[in-house]
Formats: sequence, structure tokens, C-alpha cells
Amino acid sequence: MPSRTPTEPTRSGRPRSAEADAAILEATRESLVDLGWSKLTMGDVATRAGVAKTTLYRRWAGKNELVVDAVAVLFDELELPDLGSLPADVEAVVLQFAALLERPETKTALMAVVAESTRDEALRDRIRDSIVARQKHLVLQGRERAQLRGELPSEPDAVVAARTADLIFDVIAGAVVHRTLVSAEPVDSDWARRFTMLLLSGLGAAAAGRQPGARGPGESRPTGVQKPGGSV
Amino acid sequence: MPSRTPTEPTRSGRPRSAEADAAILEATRESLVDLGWSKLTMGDVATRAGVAKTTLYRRWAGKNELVVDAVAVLFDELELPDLGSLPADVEAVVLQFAALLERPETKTALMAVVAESTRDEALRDRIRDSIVARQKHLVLQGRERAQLRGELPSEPDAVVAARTADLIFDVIAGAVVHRTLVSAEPVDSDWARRFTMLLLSGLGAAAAGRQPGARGPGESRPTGVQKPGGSV
DNA sequence: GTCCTTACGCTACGACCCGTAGCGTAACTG
DNA sequence: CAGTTACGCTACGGGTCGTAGCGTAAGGAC
Repeated sequence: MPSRTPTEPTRSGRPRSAEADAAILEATRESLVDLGWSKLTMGDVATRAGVAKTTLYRRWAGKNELVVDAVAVLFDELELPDLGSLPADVEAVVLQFAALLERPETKTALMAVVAESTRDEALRDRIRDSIVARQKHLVLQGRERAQLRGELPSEPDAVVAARTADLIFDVIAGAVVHRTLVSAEPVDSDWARRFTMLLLSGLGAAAAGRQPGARGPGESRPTGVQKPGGSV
Repeated sequence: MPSRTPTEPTRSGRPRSAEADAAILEATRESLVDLGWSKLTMGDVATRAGVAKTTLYRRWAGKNELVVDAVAVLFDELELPDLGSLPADVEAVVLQFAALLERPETKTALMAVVAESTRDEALRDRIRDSIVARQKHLVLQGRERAQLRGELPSEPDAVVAARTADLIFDVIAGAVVHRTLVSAEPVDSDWARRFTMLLLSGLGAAAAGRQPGARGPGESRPTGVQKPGGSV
């Protein structure tokens, strides 16, 4: 995963050590937890990994790329359990995003690499491919399920469907990120429930505090997730 | 604004140069545009401002604090024009947020300082006070107006009202930030309109592409904004 | 096995930035 | 005037960066 090898025609010579790869990525996450993004150095990671500093530079151009790869694997955990209703699925996705963002590694790293990516298109693509795509997949999956269940109308126009999916994705991911990192307050199941209601039923219903009510998509279910206690 | 002086009892001695303050903050924004967050150095800012490096350290503890102050003033521009309807106000807010985030100074700086703030509580407070508060004020203002217009029900419980306001704020700001910086796609008036519809009417209505429709609070108005063309 | 090729560990290096100390000078107060 | 604080400047130790150079290790081709 580290070194992009579009086609690997069995090059000759000594192969890259897979153990070193794993050790480096693990050491990077460790260092993120201990030192945070800004104080993480290539030398420190190399030492922790029991590897020469030059070995890092042979695989990654710098701190940015290394950290993206180190954090990306954490997003493999993301899955969308089929809970039987759209609001339940949304809540599950929100809580999963939040759980990942609560981890100290991702907390300090994600925003930092995104900030860097504003001036580095290659880095932006790397983030998109290895992190954002995994998240967006959940949204697409949940949307598809909801359409099969009849909770959402199926959109015949592919272009419109894609644009709507992008919008929903930005809203969900953006809200969770903002809540977690900017407002710096926890995304507990209560917040997830209220956010889901807002997303599905809109401001009027959510502000009034009433249940989504007798209309539209999110009605034929007992709110799905039912665990008022417990943080995260 | 730079040096926190809770009470300033007319200290004796040579006063801080206001020109230097202005020059430094301006130089910081310049440097952000030219070099970006990661390559911005205190020495470079000092040189651009025509000021000794030690002068910077007399006022700011480091890069983080300096950049927050340098960018914060840009958020003073934010205003909420009264456009007569909730959706119109929301769109205006969204487009204003977006316009600020499109600027290269804020683009590279905001996420970076937020990332740093995950390990620095004082910095987080500084960001909250000087940047986030300005944004959130717009949301509170817009909400109040909508309630006066009867577009939203007034919430008697202050605690619930505050929680809802926080939720809405995270959704709006988060979505705009995510769209702009992570998805790296422009927030044009079309996106703003679709986002507003989603926020006000929920996923079902927005996905179907129909108007918010005959229900709830936000109906006694001709959708307010009526300007299909014109980007940002 | 013998070449060939590539990866690895290690050392050393110039370049840069950090944050501070020290000093003489400038500006404002009483 | 003296007292106090800010400023510009220089210089410094300490740290990180990213690379070059070298000898060695580990595979493939024959």
C-alpha cells in the first residue's frame, strides 16, 4: 500500500520488507498518540520502528504521505450493519465515524493532512482514495438499502443521484467532524439520534422536538438504536 | 487583541506599537497565501512585517496563536443580511462561510490550527472565542429571526434550544467545511440551495427533488431565494 | 553456485528553523 | 529628570530535514 506500484512485474533485487512496512505504520500511529501530528518526526518513527530513517524516505515522500497511510487502515474497520431502517443505519454510521475520530491518532492527524492537502493535489488524491472513499461507500450503501426498503425514492437520473449522495456525505461527515474536532464535544447516541432526525426530517420537525411524525421516510420503525446510556 | 490584557491599568513604559501589530498580522496572512501553513515560519513573517523576530515572540507564544489571530479578523466580515425568509438566510450564511473558506489564507490555516487544537486546550479556546463564536452568532441570529417570522416554533426550554442551535451549527459549518476542504469542490449557489432544502425539509423531500412541500413550519413563503444563476 | 539488482542500516552532512539571551536604543509615564 | 517597557539586532545551542555515501543483506536470472 505504501509505494504505489501500478504494475509490479516482479522486479529483481531484494524485495521490500513487509515487516518493516507494518512496523513503520504501527510506529507512526504510536507516535501520533504520544506526540501528536506537529511533534511527530521521521526520525522518531524510524527509531520506534527499529528501522533506519532512510528506509522511511525510500517509501514515503514525507510526513504527510506516511501519516495518511498509517491512519487509512483504521478506516477499514468501517462497516454498515443492516439494522433494518434508514434512521438506525444513519445513527450507526454516525457513531462509527465518531468512534474513529475520537481516537487520538485520527483526531490529531486527519485535520492536519487535510490542511496540508489544500496545497498538494497529490496528497488530496491520496486522502480521497484511501480514506474518504471508504467513508463515502457507507453512505452509498445505506442509501441503496433505504431505496430497496422503500424508505427513499429511487433516483433514475444517475447524475442527480450522485450529486445528492455527495451532498449527504458532506453533511454527515462534516457534521461529525465539526462536532468532534471544532466544537470538541462528544458524539454520543443522543446527539446521533437528534442529528439523524434533523437529517431525515428537516429543521422544522427537529426543532419542534417531535418525532419525525406521520409522513415521509422514517416512520415505520421503533427508532432502531435503543441505548440511551453509554458514551460513544 | 493579540496580547490578552484582561485589565489594562495604563502601564508605564513604552507602549506596544499598534502599527507593528497590524503589520505582523497582515504579513502573516501574506505568508499564508504564499507559503501555506506548513512552510510559514516566524522568521519569514517578521521579515515581511519589517519587524524583529523577538517582537513576534513578545506577543504570541508561537505560530498557532499568531495564525489564529491573523485569520480571525477575516471572520468579522460575516454578516447575516435579512432576506425575509429562513431558506434565504441559510443560503446567505452558507455562501458567506464558503467565500471565507475559499480564500487561500483561511483554507490552509483553519484546518491546521484546529488540528493543533486537539492537543492544546488553550488554543482550542482561542479558536472558539475568536472564530467559531462569530460563526455561531449568525446561526443564533438566523434562528431568532425565523422564530419571529413564525417559520420556526419558539423553544421555551433554553437548554433544548441551545442544544439544537449547537446541532444546527455543526451541521451547517461542518458541511461547508467538508465540501470545501475535504471534497475540495466549490460551494456554489446550486449547492447552497440543495443543502438548504435538505436542512429544512430533510432527506426524503430533498432526495425526491420536490419543494419542501405542504407541511410544518417552513411553508408560508415563496421559498424566498429566487436566483438560479450566479455562482458564489 | 555466480552475477545482477535492489533494499537495508549506518554515518555524516549542510541547510533550515526554533526559541531565547543579551545589549544598546527608543518611547512613554510620573 | 529617572523609571519602565518595547524595539531592533546579533548570536547561540538544539533540533529536524532530506540526502549522499558506503558496506552489507536478500532476493532473481543464469
